[in-house]
Amino acid sequence: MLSKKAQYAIYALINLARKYNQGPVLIKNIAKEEKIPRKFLESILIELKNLGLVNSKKGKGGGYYLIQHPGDINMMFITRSFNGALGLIPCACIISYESCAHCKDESVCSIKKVFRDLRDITADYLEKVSLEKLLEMEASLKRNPGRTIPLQEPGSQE
Amino acid sequence: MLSKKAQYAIYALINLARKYNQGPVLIKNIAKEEKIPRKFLESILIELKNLGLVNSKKGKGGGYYLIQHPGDINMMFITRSFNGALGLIPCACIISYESCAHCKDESVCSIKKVFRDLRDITADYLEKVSLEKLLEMEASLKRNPGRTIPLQEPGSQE
DNA sequence: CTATAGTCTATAGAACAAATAGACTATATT
DNA sequence: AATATAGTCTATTTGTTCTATAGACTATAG
Repeated sequence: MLSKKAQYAIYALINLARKYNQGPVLIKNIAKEEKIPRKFLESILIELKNLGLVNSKKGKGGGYYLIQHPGDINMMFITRSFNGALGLIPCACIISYESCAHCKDESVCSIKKVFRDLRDITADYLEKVSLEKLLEMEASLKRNPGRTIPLQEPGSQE
Repeated sequence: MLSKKAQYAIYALINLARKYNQGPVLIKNIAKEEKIPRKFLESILIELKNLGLVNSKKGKGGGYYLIQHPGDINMMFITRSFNGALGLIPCACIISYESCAHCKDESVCSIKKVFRDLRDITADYLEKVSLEKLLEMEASLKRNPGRTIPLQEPGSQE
Protein backbone atom coordinates (compact mmCIF):
# COMPACT_ATOMS: atom_id res chain seq x y z
CA MET A 1 0.00 0.00 0.00
CA LEU A 2 1.24 3.48 -0.82
CA SER A 3 1.88 5.81 2.12
CA LYS A 4 -0.51 8.70 2.67
CA LYS A 5 2.31 10.97 1.60
CA ALA A 6 2.59 9.26 -1.78
CA GLN A 7 -1.17 9.33 -2.24
CA TYR A 8 -1.35 13.00 -1.31
CA ALA A 9 1.46 13.74 -3.74
CA ILE A 10 -0.58 12.21 -6.54
CA TYR A 11 -3.69 14.16 -5.61
CA ALA A 12 -1.75 17.40 -5.33
CA LEU A 13 -0.14 16.89 -8.73
CA ILE A 14 -3.43 16.07 -10.41
CA ASN A 15 -4.84 19.23 -8.90
CA LEU A 16 -1.99 21.26 -10.35
CA ALA A 17 -2.30 19.47 -13.68
CA ARG A 18 -5.92 20.56 -13.96
CA LYS A 19 -4.75 24.16 -13.61
CA TYR A 20 -1.66 23.79 -15.78
CA ASN A 21 -0.57 27.12 -17.26
CA GLN A 22 -3.13 29.05 -15.26
CA GLY A 23 -0.76 30.63 -12.75
CA PRO A 24 0.20 29.74 -9.17
CA VAL A 25 -2.21 27.78 -6.95
CA LEU A 26 -2.40 28.42 -3.21
CA ILE A 27 -1.37 25.64 -0.83
CA LYS A 28 -4.52 26.16 1.15
CA ASN A 29 -6.67 25.72 -1.94
CA ILE A 30 -5.01 22.45 -2.85
CA ALA A 31 -5.36 21.35 0.78
CA LYS A 32 -9.02 22.20 0.83
CA GLU A 33 -9.93 20.76 -2.55
CA GLU A 34 -8.01 17.54 -2.08
CA LYS A 35 -8.68 17.23 1.66
CA ILE A 36 -5.02 17.05 2.58
CA PRO A 37 -3.78 18.35 5.98
CA ARG A 38 -2.23 21.68 5.14
CA LYS A 39 1.10 21.37 6.96
CA PHE A 40 1.61 17.87 5.65
CA LEU A 41 0.90 19.10 2.15
CA GLU A 42 3.52 21.83 2.56
CA SER A 43 6.26 19.30 3.13
CA ILE A 44 5.07 17.26 0.15
CA LEU A 45 5.13 20.28 -2.13
CA ILE A 46 8.67 21.06 -1.05
CA GLU A 47 9.69 17.52 -1.99
CA LEU A 48 7.95 17.90 -5.33
CA LYS A 49 9.88 21.11 -5.84
CA ASN A 50 13.16 19.39 -5.04
CA LEU A 51 12.23 16.70 -7.55
CA GLY A 52 11.84 19.39 -10.19
CA LEU A 53 8.16 18.81 -10.87
CA VAL A 54 6.78 22.05 -9.48
CA ASN A 55 7.92 25.55 -8.64
CA SER A 56 6.62 28.14 -6.23
CA LYS A 57 6.19 31.86 -6.04
CA LYS A 58 6.18 33.70 -2.73
CA GLY A 59 4.17 36.72 -1.68
CA LYS A 60 0.78 37.89 -2.81
CA GLY A 61 -0.41 36.16 -5.94
CA GLY A 62 2.02 33.35 -5.17
CA GLY A 63 1.51 29.61 -4.92
CA TYR A 64 2.61 26.42 -6.62
CA TYR A 65 2.53 25.41 -10.26
CA LEU A 66 3.68 22.54 -12.46
CA ILE A 67 6.86 23.13 -14.40
CA GLN A 68 6.69 19.93 -16.40
CA HIS A 69 4.09 19.02 -18.94
CA PRO A 70 1.39 16.74 -17.42
CA GLY A 71 2.24 14.20 -20.11
CA ASP A 72 5.78 13.98 -18.78
CA ILE A 73 4.95 13.17 -15.16
CA ASN A 74 4.06 9.55 -14.57
CA MET A 75 2.93 7.44 -11.64
CA MET A 76 6.06 5.33 -11.55
CA PHE A 77 8.23 8.34 -10.86
CA ILE A 78 5.92 9.68 -8.17
CA THR A 79 5.41 6.30 -6.55
CA ARG A 80 9.08 5.55 -6.40
CA SER A 81 10.03 9.01 -5.22
CA PHE A 82 7.58 8.97 -2.34
CA ASN A 83 7.10 5.32 -1.56
CA GLY A 84 10.42 3.81 -2.48
CA ALA A 85 10.98 0.52 -4.25
CA LEU A 86 8.35 -1.12 -6.41
CA GLY A 87 9.62 -4.66 -5.87
CA LEU A 88 7.93 -6.77 -3.21
CA ILE A 89 11.13 -8.34 -1.93
CA PRO A 90 14.53 -6.67 -1.56
CA CYS A 91 16.35 -8.85 -4.08
CA ALA A 92 13.70 -8.01 -6.70
CA CYS A 93 14.22 -4.28 -6.40
CA ILE A 94 16.26 -1.97 -8.59
CA ILE A 95 16.60 0.87 -6.13
CA SER A 96 17.13 -0.43 -2.61
CA TYR A 97 18.27 -3.76 -4.00
CA GLU A 98 19.70 -6.05 -1.38
CA SER A 99 21.23 -9.35 -2.18
CA CYS A 100 19.22 -12.13 -0.71
CA ALA A 101 20.53 -13.61 2.51
CA HIS A 102 18.20 -16.59 2.25
CA CYS A 103 19.04 -18.42 -0.90
CA LYS A 104 22.27 -20.11 -1.82
CA ASP A 105 22.42 -18.89 -5.40
CA GLU A 106 20.45 -15.86 -6.51
CA SER A 107 21.02 -16.59 -10.17
CA VAL A 108 18.87 -19.70 -9.96
CA CYS A 109 16.36 -18.42 -7.39
CA SER A 110 12.83 -18.78 -8.71
CA ILE A 111 11.39 -16.49 -6.05
CA LYS A 112 13.66 -13.70 -7.16
CA LYS A 113 12.75 -14.31 -10.79
CA VAL A 114 9.03 -14.25 -10.13
CA PHE A 115 9.10 -11.10 -8.03
CA ARG A 116 11.48 -9.37 -10.38
CA ASP A 117 9.21 -10.01 -13.31
CA LEU A 118 6.27 -8.71 -11.32
CA ARG A 119 8.22 -5.60 -10.44
CA ASP A 120 8.91 -5.03 -14.14
CA ILE A 121 5.27 -5.48 -15.06
CA THR A 122 4.28 -2.98 -12.36
CA ALA A 123 6.92 -0.47 -13.39
CA ASP A 124 5.85 -0.67 -17.04
CA TYR A 125 2.26 -0.18 -16.14
CA LEU A 126 2.80 2.79 -13.86
CA GLU A 127 5.17 4.42 -16.30
CA LYS A 128 2.44 4.59 -18.89
CA VAL A 129 0.14 6.50 -16.54
CA SER A 130 0.89 10.21 -16.83
CA LEU A 131 -1.05 13.04 -15.25
CA GLU A 132 -2.30 13.91 -18.71
CA LYS A 133 -3.51 10.36 -19.22
CA LEU A 134 -5.35 10.47 -15.90
CA LEU A 135 -7.15 13.66 -16.88
CA GLU A 136 -8.08 12.15 -20.24
CA MET A 137 -9.39 9.02 -18.56
CA GLU A 138 -11.37 11.11 -16.15
CA ALA A 139 -13.01 12.98 -19.00
CA SER A 140 -13.69 9.71 -20.78
CA LEU A 141 -15.21 8.15 -17.67
CA LYS A 142 -17.48 11.16 -17.24
CA ARG A 143 -18.76 10.82 -20.79
CA ASN A 144 -19.23 7.09 -20.51
CA PRO A 145 -18.92 5.67 -16.98
CA GLY A 146 -17.20 2.30 -16.76
CA ARG A 147 -16.37 2.19 -20.45
CA THR A 148 -12.79 3.37 -20.71
CA ILE A 149 -10.31 1.32 -22.65
CA PRO A 150 -7.90 -0.05 -20.03
CA LEU A 151 -4.20 0.61 -20.44
CA GLN A 152 -3.60 -3.10 -20.28
CA GLU A 153 -6.11 -5.92 -20.31
CA PRO A 154 -6.82 -6.70 -16.66
CA GLY A 155 -7.29 -10.35 -15.83
CA SER A 156 -10.12 -12.10 -14.07
CA GLN A 157 -11.56 -10.58 -10.96
CA GLU A 158 -10.97 -12.62 -7.87
CA MET B 1 7.43 -4.20 -0.07
CA LEU B 2 6.35 -7.37 1.68
CA SER B 3 6.91 -7.55 5.43
CA LYS B 4 9.63 -9.86 6.69
CA LYS B 5 6.88 -12.03 8.05
CA ALA B 6 5.35 -12.49 4.60
CA GLN B 7 8.76 -13.21 3.09
CA TYR B 8 9.59 -15.71 5.81
CA ALA B 9 6.22 -17.39 5.26
CA ILE B 10 7.11 -17.90 1.61
CA TYR B 11 10.54 -19.32 2.41
CA ALA B 12 9.10 -21.62 5.07
CA LEU B 13 6.45 -22.94 2.70
CA ILE B 14 8.93 -23.56 -0.09
CA ASN B 15 11.06 -25.45 2.38
CA LEU B 16 8.12 -27.64 3.32
CA ALA B 17 7.16 -28.06 -0.33
CA ARG B 18 10.60 -29.49 -1.07
CA LYS B 19 9.95 -32.11 1.58
CA TYR B 20 6.33 -32.72 0.70
CA ASN B 21 5.16 -36.17 1.77
CA GLN B 22 8.39 -36.91 3.57
CA GLY B 23 7.13 -36.53 7.12
CA PRO B 24 7.30 -33.68 9.64
CA VAL B 25 10.08 -31.10 9.48
CA LEU B 26 11.52 -29.57 12.63
CA ILE B 27 11.02 -25.82 13.24
CA LYS B 28 14.69 -25.50 14.03
CA ASN B 29 15.67 -27.06 10.73
CA ILE B 30 13.49 -24.71 8.74
CA ALA B 31 14.84 -21.82 10.80
CA LYS B 32 18.41 -22.86 10.13
CA GLU B 33 18.05 -23.65 6.46
CA GLU B 34 16.06 -20.54 5.62
CA LYS B 35 17.86 -18.28 8.09
CA ILE B 36 14.70 -17.23 9.88
CA PRO B 37 14.74 -16.26 13.60
CA ARG B 38 13.34 -19.30 15.31
CA LYS B 39 10.77 -17.70 17.59
CA PHE B 40 9.54 -15.52 14.80
CA LEU B 41 9.18 -18.55 12.58
CA GLU B 42 7.14 -20.32 15.25
CA SER B 43 4.49 -17.61 15.16
CA ILE B 44 4.43 -17.72 11.37
CA LEU B 45 3.94 -21.48 11.34
CA ILE B 46 1.02 -21.16 13.73
CA GLU B 47 -0.58 -18.66 11.36
CA LEU B 48 0.01 -21.02 8.46
CA LYS B 49 -1.65 -23.76 10.47
CA ASN B 50 -4.65 -21.57 11.18
CA LEU B 51 -4.86 -20.84 7.46
CA GLY B 52 -5.05 -24.58 6.84
CA LEU B 53 -1.87 -24.86 4.79
CA VAL B 54 0.21 -26.90 7.22
CA ASN B 55 -0.24 -29.16 10.18
CA SER B 56 2.02 -30.09 13.04
CA LYS B 57 2.90 -33.09 15.14
CA LYS B 58 4.19 -32.71 18.66
CA GLY B 59 6.74 -34.75 20.51
CA LYS B 60 9.64 -36.77 19.22
CA GLY B 61 9.59 -37.20 15.47
CA GLY B 62 7.22 -34.26 15.27
CA GLY B 63 7.41 -31.09 13.25
CA TYR B 64 5.50 -29.30 10.53
CA TYR B 65 4.30 -30.52 7.15
CA LEU B 66 2.22 -29.27 4.24
CA ILE B 67 -1.35 -30.52 4.10
CA GLN B 68 -2.13 -29.03 0.72
CA HIS B 69 -0.57 -29.99 -2.57
CA PRO B 70 2.22 -27.54 -3.53
CA GLY B 71 0.30 -26.87 -6.74
CA ASP B 72 -2.63 -25.57 -4.72
CA ILE B 73 -0.78 -22.97 -2.67
CA ASN B 74 -0.12 -19.75 -4.53
CA MET B 75 1.68 -16.50 -3.85
CA MET B 76 -1.43 -14.39 -3.96
CA PHE B 77 -2.98 -16.27 -1.06
CA ILE B 78 0.20 -16.08 1.01
CA THR B 79 0.88 -12.46 0.19
CA ARG B 80 -2.62 -11.37 1.06
CA SER B 81 -2.79 -13.45 4.21
CA PHE B 82 0.44 -12.06 5.60
CA ASN B 83 0.78 -8.68 3.99
CA GLY B 84 -2.79 -7.62 3.52
CA ALA B 85 -4.20 -5.82 0.53
CA LEU B 86 -2.60 -5.97 -2.89
CA GLY B 87 -3.95 -2.62 -4.05
CA LEU B 88 -1.72 0.42 -3.70
CA ILE B 89 -4.48 2.77 -2.58
CA PRO B 90 -7.41 1.96 -0.28
CA CYS B 91 -10.14 2.53 -2.84
CA ALA B 92 -8.41 0.10 -5.23
CA CYS B 93 -8.41 -2.76 -2.74
CA ILE B 94 -10.78 -5.68 -2.47
CA ILE B 95 -10.04 -6.61 1.09
CA SER B 96 -9.54 -3.52 3.25
CA TYR B 97 -11.39 -1.44 0.71
CA GLU B 98 -12.15 2.05 1.90
CA SER B 99 -14.18 4.48 -0.06
CA CYS B 100 -12.10 7.38 -1.16
CA ALA B 101 -12.47 10.55 0.87
CA HIS B 102 -10.66 12.59 -1.72
CA CYS B 103 -12.67 12.43 -4.89
CA LYS B 104 -16.19 13.62 -5.49
CA ASP B 105 -17.33 10.62 -7.50
CA GLU B 106 -15.53 7.29 -7.29
CA SER B 107 -17.31 5.89 -10.32
CA VAL B 108 -15.53 8.36 -12.58
CA CYS B 109 -12.20 8.50 -10.70
CA SER B 110 -9.35 7.71 -13.05
CA ILE B 111 -6.90 7.16 -10.20
CA LYS B 112 -9.10 4.48 -8.75
CA LYS B 113 -9.47 2.87 -12.17
CA VAL B 114 -5.75 2.81 -12.83
CA PHE B 115 -4.82 1.40 -9.45
CA ARG B 116 -7.65 -1.09 -9.49
CA ASP B 117 -6.52 -2.43 -12.84
CA LEU B 118 -2.98 -2.69 -11.53
CA ARG B 119 -4.23 -4.56 -8.49
CA ASP B 120 -6.00 -7.03 -10.77
CA ILE B 121 -2.91 -7.55 -12.91
CA THR B 122 -0.85 -8.19 -9.78
CA ALA B 123 -3.42 -10.57 -8.32
CA ASP B 124 -3.60 -12.56 -11.55
CA TYR B 125 0.12 -12.82 -11.76
CA LEU B 126 0.64 -13.94 -8.17
CA GLU B 127 -2.23 -16.39 -8.35
CA LYS B 128 -0.47 -18.27 -11.13
CA VAL B 129 2.64 -18.77 -9.01
CA SER B 130 2.21 -21.89 -6.91
CA LEU B 131 4.84 -23.54 -4.73
CA GLU B 132 5.00 -26.32 -7.30
CA LYS B 133 5.60 -23.80 -10.06
CA LEU B 134 8.42 -22.22 -8.04
CA LEU B 135 10.11 -25.58 -7.59
CA GLU B 136 9.76 -26.32 -11.31
CA MET B 137 11.22 -22.94 -12.19
CA GLU B 138 14.08 -23.53 -9.80
CA ALA B 139 14.89 -26.84 -11.47
CA SER B 140 14.63 -25.23 -14.87
CA LEU B 141 16.92 -22.35 -13.84
CA LYS B 142 19.49 -24.82 -12.57
CA ARG B 143 19.52 -26.67 -15.87
CA ASN B 144 19.66 -23.52 -17.91
CA PRO B 145 20.37 -20.33 -15.94
CA GLY B 146 18.45 -17.26 -17.08
CA ARG B 147 16.45 -19.17 -19.68
CA THR B 148 13.11 -19.91 -18.06
CA ILE B 149 9.95 -19.02 -19.88
CA PRO B 150 8.43 -16.20 -17.88
CA LEU B 151 4.86 -16.56 -16.64
CA GLN B 152 4.00 -13.36 -18.40
CA GLU B 153 6.05 -11.32 -20.83
CA PRO B 154 7.86 -8.72 -18.73
CA GLY B 155 8.12 -5.29 -20.25
CA SER B 156 11.12 -3.06 -20.77
CA GLN B 157 13.63 -2.62 -18.01
CA GLU B 158 13.71 0.87 -16.58
C1' DC C 1 6.20 48.83 4.93
C1' DT C 2 2.97 45.43 5.50
C1' DA C 3 0.10 41.72 4.35
C1' DT C 4 0.66 37.62 1.93
C1' DA C 5 2.44 33.20 1.18
C1' DG C 6 5.96 29.86 1.06
C1' DT C 7 10.09 27.68 4.13
C1' DC C 8 12.44 25.58 7.88
C1' DT C 9 13.13 23.18 12.31
C1' DA C 10 11.49 20.51 15.68
C1' DT C 11 8.74 17.34 17.74
C1' DA C 12 4.71 14.57 19.31
C1' DG C 13 1.91 10.56 19.07
C1' DA C 14 0.35 6.46 16.99
C1' DA C 15 0.86 2.43 14.67
C1' DC C 16 3.42 -1.25 13.16
C1' DA C 17 7.28 -4.46 12.44
C1' DA C 18 10.56 -7.53 14.18
C1' DA C 19 12.33 -10.14 17.52
C1' DT C 20 12.73 -12.45 22.04
C1' DA C 21 11.73 -14.62 26.66
C1' DG C 22 9.82 -17.94 29.31
C1' DA C 23 6.32 -20.75 31.06
C1' DC C 24 3.08 -24.22 29.38
C1' DT C 25 1.08 -28.33 26.97
C1' DA C 26 0.92 -32.46 24.19
C1' DT C 27 3.13 -36.69 22.54
C1' DA C 28 6.34 -40.60 21.53
C1' DT C 29 9.09 -43.71 23.50
C1' DT C 30 11.10 -46.31 27.16
C1' DA D 1 4.40 -43.63 34.78
C1' DA D 2 8.59 -40.99 33.57
C1' DT D 3 11.17 -38.26 30.59
C1' DA D 4 12.84 -35.91 26.80
C1' DT D 5 11.15 -33.85 22.76
C1' DA D 6 8.82 -30.45 20.28
C1' DG D 7 5.13 -27.42 19.41
C1' DT D 8 1.98 -23.47 21.78
C1' DC D 9 0.77 -19.42 24.17
C1' DT D 10 1.21 -14.91 26.44
C1' DA D 11 3.60 -11.03 27.08
C1' DT D 12 6.85 -7.71 26.30
C1' DT D 13 10.56 -5.20 24.26
C1' DT D 14 12.70 -2.48 20.99
C1' DG D 15 12.99 0.17 17.11
C1' DT D 16 11.26 2.45 13.13
C1' DT D 17 8.23 4.77 10.17
C1' DC D 18 4.12 7.31 9.29
C1' DT D 19 1.23 11.07 10.00
C1' DA D 20 0.44 15.28 11.61
C1' DT D 21 1.13 19.75 13.87
C1' DA D 22 3.28 24.02 15.94
C1' DG D 23 5.67 28.03 15.50
C1' DA D 24 9.25 30.97 14.13
C1' DC D 25 11.38 32.61 9.85
C1' DT D 26 12.05 34.51 5.05
C1' DA D 27 10.92 36.37 0.57
C1' DT D 28 7.95 39.18 -2.38
C1' DA D 29 4.12 42.01 -4.47
C1' DG D 30 2.01 46.06 -4.27
